[in-house]
Amino acid sequence: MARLTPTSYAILGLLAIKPWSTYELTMQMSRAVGHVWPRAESNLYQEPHRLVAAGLATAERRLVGRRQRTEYSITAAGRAELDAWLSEPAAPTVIESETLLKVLFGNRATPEVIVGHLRAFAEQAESGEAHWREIAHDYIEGRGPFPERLHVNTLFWVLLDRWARLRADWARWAESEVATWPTGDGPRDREAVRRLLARALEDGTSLPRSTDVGDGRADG
Amino acid sequence: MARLTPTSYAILGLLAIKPWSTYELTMQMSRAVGHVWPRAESNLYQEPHRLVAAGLATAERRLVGRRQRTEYSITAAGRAELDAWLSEPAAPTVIESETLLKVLFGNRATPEVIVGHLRAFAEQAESGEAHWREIAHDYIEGRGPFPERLHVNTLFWVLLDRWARLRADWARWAESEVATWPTGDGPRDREAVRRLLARALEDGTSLPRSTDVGDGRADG
DNA sequence: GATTGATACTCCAAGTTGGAGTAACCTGTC
DNA sequence: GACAGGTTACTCCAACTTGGAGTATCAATC
Repeated sequence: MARLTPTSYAILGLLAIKPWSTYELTMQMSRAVGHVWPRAESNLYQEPHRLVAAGLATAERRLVGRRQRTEYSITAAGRAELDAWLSEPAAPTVIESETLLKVLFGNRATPEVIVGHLRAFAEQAESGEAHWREIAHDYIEGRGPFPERLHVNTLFWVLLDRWARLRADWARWAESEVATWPTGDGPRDREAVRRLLARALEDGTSLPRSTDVGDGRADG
Repeated sequence: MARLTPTSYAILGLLAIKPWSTYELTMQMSRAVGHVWPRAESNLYQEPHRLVAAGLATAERRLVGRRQRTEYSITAAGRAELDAWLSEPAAPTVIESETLLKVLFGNRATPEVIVGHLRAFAEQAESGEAHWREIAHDYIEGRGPFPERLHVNTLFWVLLDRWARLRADWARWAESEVATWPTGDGPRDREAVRRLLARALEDGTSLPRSTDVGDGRADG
């Protein structure tokens, strides 16, 4: 019996809400949980098998016409396991971003290419934002499933909403920055970039103004 | 010859700056690149082998005393491959967060447990922020390696810095929210949470004020 | 001369991906 | 009543990745 992974607990957590078929579990994952614990569909289909093998869930097979449908339910042992995991320390939160990787090596690319990546990044963030808004709106109007989960979901949505906005705002700011870069291999104004960076790290709440706005300050 | 992964390009991008030993590559990854493309050390040791097999890098073995040290350099084919990759579309940016997973299922845990997770989350974000500040400070003062990379690094640091602040601020806000939750299984004021959520999604720049601050509004 | 930390790797079982493949059900349209 | 297109319900597998364990040597400090 293999040890449990966070993926196991993600599924177990969903099963603690109500029994689901594997297909429903994949849908639930793409609705919310998957935004902080993204896993491939094939993996989500395997996980309930492991939970059943470990005695943390049970499988009930039914027939819908000639097609089978397996519904998984959590067991008492499963709930105990989930609750124990909840109070253990969590692994660090990480980002995985091919876009940021390309920005980091973007000194080898043309400004147009970088701008293309930044726009796609912003669009992805905005469609994520729209996704939360839609789900959250149902709850605001008193609809939406599992109202007993509203308080924890709200904490979750607020973070993901702010993260989506941060990405969109940053991408727009970065685009305006890239626009100030000299084309080709011309020399850059490193002094201006340094000032920008200094301002960015002092300034707390919003993104720094672009290098080309205002006249910077008399650098001491 | 297996196909290249983003990890291959991350290493290739570093090799495009200068030749490194594998150990130095792992150090560079933990310094910056690894914050947006986190990979296990063992994987970082394997990747240069694949690059050499694909003709994208060369390995030069030297001896330091009796210990060998392999330094990898990018080839012309490697640079071409890297540049081609840079203009291809990037995969979506994702978050992986065990903490958020625990918050989502936190309705099963005690407020104390959740607060513990939120504090650890804030601390992790703050130490990340300190890390950027330290690196960026060198550049602001005109020190720091590879000054020709300053412009792309600045875009990168600004996003990671804002993300770190967002996490720390959110965690503090969330902690104050959790403090308003009734202990045990007492009934929750769902109306208040709904108002909070509505405000959170309207309000743009900062985190919403807590439910217990002010008296909410006369809900229409 | 011993300890500690940095440098320099290898190995492997098990978790995970992502795409391909299969098939039945359901709804609406012509 | 047939067909299309979308939804539900899975399996399979090669290749990628993890994370911990293991093995050394080098360099600086006490």
